[in-house]
Amino acid sequence: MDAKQKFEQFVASEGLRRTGQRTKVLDVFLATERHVTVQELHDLVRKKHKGIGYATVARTVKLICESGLCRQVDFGDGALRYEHKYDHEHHDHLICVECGKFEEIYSPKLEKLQHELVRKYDYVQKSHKLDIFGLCPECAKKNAQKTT
Amino acid sequence: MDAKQKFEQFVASEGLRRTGQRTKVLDVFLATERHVTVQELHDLVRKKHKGIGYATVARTVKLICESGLCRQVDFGDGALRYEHKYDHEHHDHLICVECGKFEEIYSPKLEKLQHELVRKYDYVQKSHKLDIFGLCPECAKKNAQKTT
DNA sequence: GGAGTATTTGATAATGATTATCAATAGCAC
DNA sequence: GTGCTATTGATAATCATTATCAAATACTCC
Repeated sequence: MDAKQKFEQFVASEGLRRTGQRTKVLDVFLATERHVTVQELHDLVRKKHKGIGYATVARTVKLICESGLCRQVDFGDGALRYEHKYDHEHHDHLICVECGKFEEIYSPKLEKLQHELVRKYDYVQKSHKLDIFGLCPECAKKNAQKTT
Repeated sequence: MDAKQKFEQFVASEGLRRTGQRTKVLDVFLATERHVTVQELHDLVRKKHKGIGYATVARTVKLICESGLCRQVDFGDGALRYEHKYDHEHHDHLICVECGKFEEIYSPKLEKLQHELVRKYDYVQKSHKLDIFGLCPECAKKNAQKTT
């Protein structure tokens, strides 16, 4: 099913209303292949649609999360970021603590191990978040030179 | 080496000063086997030592992190939490999204896999954070009853 | 031990992100 | 179209973290 359809279905099933603002925010969000803050998304939305307010963007991106099309990520820089899941596999993040660059990583083995762990504790897994912090090759090189 | 010694050594090595406030905050923090916010830690500290301000607690807990004796955790509830590493192995978290309860989990296999992944991307690993969200056995049971 | 200097402290203000408020607007069911 | 209620947008409130700055204090050198 199409992402927009899925969202509209969710909105309907919750007894909420279909509005132009929600559609527009979703469109811009799906077209953005980045991990945006609400602030950034608001800026992007306003480039195309002047009148849409910050609060509406914030509320809508939360809704999109609830619909399952988006997830929050937190790189520890003080602002929540959002990434949509449309056309994306689940993945984790490898984040450079020096320059902020990151890689999206995925390992089936890792996923499997996690599920085993969760089962061991009798939990029912909903989601997870694995962030690995380190130095990217470039920054690692720079750091090595500095200490020389 | 003792945790307090390690901290004092760190403070000295950074050219910082050894103060009564830092020692007191560290003591209270090490005696707390919980994941505290700065607010909570400040409250705990004030029970024993009236005059210590919020800013000092916030600054000190950051210092403790830098010294390697503490790490930030973020359960997504809007406030950063801190847990000390004294007498604790590294571990990840399994967090119940219903009741907020959590387990500390650890798996050497998982750690090993991560290191392999990081190496694949030529990164130098500094730390990582794995949070798995789900339902604890109790909440899973309650939810199952609701749907019946 | 005492003076000089730079760090630290504590109260408070500033900042920044998120959430709440509320009158005006606009979907939706009839 | 009408009536009801959710939604919107501007703004204020909230909350955690960070910055500010004068006063207090730790450390160095004598």
